[in-house]
Amino acid sequence: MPRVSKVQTDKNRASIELIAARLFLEHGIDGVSVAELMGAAGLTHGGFYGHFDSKESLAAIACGKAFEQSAQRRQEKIDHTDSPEAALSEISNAYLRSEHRDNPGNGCPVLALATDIARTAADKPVRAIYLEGVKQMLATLSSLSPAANKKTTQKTAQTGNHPLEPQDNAAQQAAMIRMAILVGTLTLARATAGDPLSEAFLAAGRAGIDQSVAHSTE
Amino acid sequence: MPRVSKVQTDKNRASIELIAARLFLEHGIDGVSVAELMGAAGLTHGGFYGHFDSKESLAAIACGKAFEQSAQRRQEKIDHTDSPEAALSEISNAYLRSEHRDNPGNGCPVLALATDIARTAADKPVRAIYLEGVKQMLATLSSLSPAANKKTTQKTAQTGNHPLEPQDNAAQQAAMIRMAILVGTLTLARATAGDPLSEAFLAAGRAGIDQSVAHSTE
DNA sequence: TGTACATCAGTGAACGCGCGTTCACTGATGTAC
DNA sequence: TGTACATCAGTGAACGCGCGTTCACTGATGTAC
Repeated sequence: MPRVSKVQTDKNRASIELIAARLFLEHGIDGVSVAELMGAAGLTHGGFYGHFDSKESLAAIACGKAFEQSAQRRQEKIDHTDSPEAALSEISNAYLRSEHRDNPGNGCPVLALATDIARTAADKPVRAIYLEGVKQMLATLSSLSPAANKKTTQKTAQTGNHPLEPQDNAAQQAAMIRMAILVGTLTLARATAGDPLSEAFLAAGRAGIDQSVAHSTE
Repeated sequence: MPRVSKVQTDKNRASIELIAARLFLEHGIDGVSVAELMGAAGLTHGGFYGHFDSKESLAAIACGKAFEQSAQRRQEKIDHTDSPEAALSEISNAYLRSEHRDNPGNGCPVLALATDIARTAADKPVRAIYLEGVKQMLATLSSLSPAANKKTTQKTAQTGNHPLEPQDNAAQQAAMIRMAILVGTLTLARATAGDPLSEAFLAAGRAGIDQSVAHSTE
């Protein structure tokens, strides 16, 4: 049953990318073979190279897809809430939940791919895409920082001479600390899953975010 | 030049374990082959199975070795300082340094192996050893918690009826938040290494630990 | 202490296996008339 | 609109390679006398 319609071909390609994004987050890029990937998409391995130059090339594309989905989920939470504080709280609570811990495939790519990326050569395309994803998540957390909201409002009224004002630095630093708590907590919760410690890490992480917000607004 | 003295045999075995600990932290367990490992120890791959049952078996042993070394480094910092606060500060600052970021092989195994362990089946021996390592690091951070120091002193005078008093929970939670900041920050710093963001994460992480300590002592 | 021999740590070729990738082939799709 | 044919998405066997593991072999070590 070879030669498939143009529409089906595009669907197949999109399906491979989506499945790759999920499987790469779950098992790491090296943890998934091309044959597994294609099998999960209902195809055989030989057709892979009609769609992609190499597995490495797909890795970069799938990584980008994972970041897109992740950013979209964050944006939905921002849209569904009526204040930056509520959005930050919803994003953090969803992040530090056992559902997220147990479903890396539909979870945060910043976390799931971090160690793999750290072990990847600096010139690989996937690294640049990953870095962009980190910056995007950081920008979102930064924009939701209580400290930032108080001050960037008045800043937009100023003439924007410097690209990075001190208050932006403060907001960015607060966002970085929160991002570290999110990533660190879920990393530890995943690595200790099955032990009571895992739930305790999630609870502590949520408390840590709350403390961080309290620290910003006091 | 086969058959080597008993003393040399033991040295070789210890050398393989030490080199495995370093290489597994650097490249992950699946990222190092038995041949590479043995080559780095100045031996050929065939001799491996005279020392170990399997690569998986060595992984558990080497993981334990890595945790031993890590705990020892922490203990040295505690011994060299004259207060729990100073020890916590020294441990955190050493953790969130670019030297640690750039040398995973001699660094924290909790962080370096976290994602690999999360992807490992629950019944593998290496998981239990990892969990023990996490608990040990957490216990140390807990014992250095400013909140804990104030209160456990008076607790030792009490009759220890409950194994976990509320103040212990508070100290443990504070330690978990700090551990998440340490692990999360360095994870992000490693994954963004080469970009200015990486140093910014390290600086933010140090600030986050300081804030966390301030929050405990206020 | 010196000699004869058994032991066994390390060697390197070989194993089966799964990997990423290639390629001749197939037959439905899409196009030219 | 209907027919003839070129295109090309997907198939599955095959490739070279490196992996973890095995094993017959070697020769210095360690032991028994």
